[in-house]
Amino acid sequence: MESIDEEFRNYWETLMFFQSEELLHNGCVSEVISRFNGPSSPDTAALPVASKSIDLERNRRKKLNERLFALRALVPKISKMDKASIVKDAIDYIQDLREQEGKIRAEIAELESVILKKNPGFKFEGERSPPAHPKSKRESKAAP
Amino acid sequence: MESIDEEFRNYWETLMFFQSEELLHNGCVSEVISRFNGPSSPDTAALPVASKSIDLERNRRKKLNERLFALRALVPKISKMDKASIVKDAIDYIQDLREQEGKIRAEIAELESVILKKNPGFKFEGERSPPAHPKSKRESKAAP
DNA sequence: GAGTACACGTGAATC
DNA sequence: TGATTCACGTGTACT
Repeated sequence: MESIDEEFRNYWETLMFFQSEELLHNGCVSEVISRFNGPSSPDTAALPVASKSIDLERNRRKKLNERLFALRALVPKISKMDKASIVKDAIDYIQDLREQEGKIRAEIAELESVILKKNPGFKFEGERSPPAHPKSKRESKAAP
Repeated sequence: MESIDEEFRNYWETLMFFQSEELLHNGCVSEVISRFNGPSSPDTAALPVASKSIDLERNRRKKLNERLFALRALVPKISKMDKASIVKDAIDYIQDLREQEGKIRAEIAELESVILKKNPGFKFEGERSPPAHPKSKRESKAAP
């Protein structure tokens, strides 16, 4: 219960943080184009071709930040709100999780051996959890 | 053995990737300053004052990328080399790890109950692993 | 050749 | 103050 609460707190803290950083700059919409490009065709409604790339890039940045803050929300014990620190904390957290998993697994093996010693041929319930990486919910089109 | 190998492969893949992105632009050293600022003092060895901020910012970017690629090296099953995807994969991975931890813990409880049923008063070895977040190796100076 | 992802330098904001 | 972090728009490279 407690950890869930804390998680949520972290979530909103980060959200507010990033919002206050992002929306401060945007102010209003990006309809205002800084410069029109070339005297190409005055016929085609003065289409702002440059703003396409701008919005695209702006979107890329936004997405990365969202992901970053989502990551941040998952990690307890955050040192700073800094982007780099967020990633670093995530790294530390993953390492801790792994370490713990190893320990826990050893514990299980221990317990099982105890049981087996007392009851040879004991049948355990489910399959043991898979060894390396849990599950692959997405398929990777990884480059060759 | 296999997972370690794969981890390392991931590591170097990412390293090469980021290097080919970064060092391509830098080319040579940043000793070449794009513009000198003001005719301030021809006496003081033509010190490039503007390059200070530039190098600083460049460093910030580099640090974030290094962290990002370190994170990437930790995560198996990468979908894309994209920065945003790296973070997303890390998120998924953390969630999987947690999920697994829960399952494993339940398993332990199960095994223990089995043992205790057969041997009331059985004494287990070490302490059970801590409940929420493993350890706090760093102290947080978190902003108010 | 449009689409995608990136590094870059700069000005602003926060402490 | 100055240090630090950020978002921004632009140019470049790879597909």
